[in-house]
Amino acid sequence: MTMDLFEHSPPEPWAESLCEGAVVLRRFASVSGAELLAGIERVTAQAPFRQMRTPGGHIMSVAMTCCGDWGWVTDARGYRYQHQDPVSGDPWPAMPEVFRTLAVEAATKAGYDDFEPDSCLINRYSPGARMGLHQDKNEDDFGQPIVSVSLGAPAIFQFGGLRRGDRPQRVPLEHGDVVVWGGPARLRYHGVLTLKVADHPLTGACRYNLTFRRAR
DNA sequence: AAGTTTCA
DNA sequence: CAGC
Repeated sequence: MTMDLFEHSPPEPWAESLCEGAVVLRRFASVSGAELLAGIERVTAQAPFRQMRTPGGHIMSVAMTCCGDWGWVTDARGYRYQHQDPVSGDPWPAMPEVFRTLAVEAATKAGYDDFEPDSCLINRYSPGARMGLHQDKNEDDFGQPIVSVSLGAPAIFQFGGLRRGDRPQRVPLEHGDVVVWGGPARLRYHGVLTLKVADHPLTGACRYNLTFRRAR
């Protein structure tokens, strides 16, 4: 006879090291997934998802929006953080408290005790969307880590080295997984492979990614 | 410049 | 050789 106490217990989060300074916290956000999705809805009511243009003139396949004091934007003038949403001209929506709490707890669990995020980039991946290898280097203080929360459909995260040519690790990410990188890993290249068709109970075919950083 | 990029 |  099976012990259904075990079958119905929430899975315990566990950690996997990617390299010095980087860790995946598996299922870390799973219990608060629905609250985080409600937070996304609150933000996107004020700052809807949009597909931004790169300086090279291409439209990104990932739809983005932001919340917090600073939002990351890209257009023909380049990459930068802005206090205002360029679509509305209004300041970005406030960062939901459940977002901040999760980000700080994840950073602490990963060994970064003084994380004070002032920016959250929200990425929506539909099937076929991808994110090319890049570095997060528009921030002023590389002493603060990056915290990346996966929600909904699964994806393959590419986690590379400090040079573009370094072969990336392929890291499967599921709903509730949180990747934290900082210190010697802060400027590692990373990206996301093309999202496959999937069906998640909370998000359907979409994957959402919350990326927390200290911009200024 | 966060797009795409390898010859089979 | 697995995976794209």
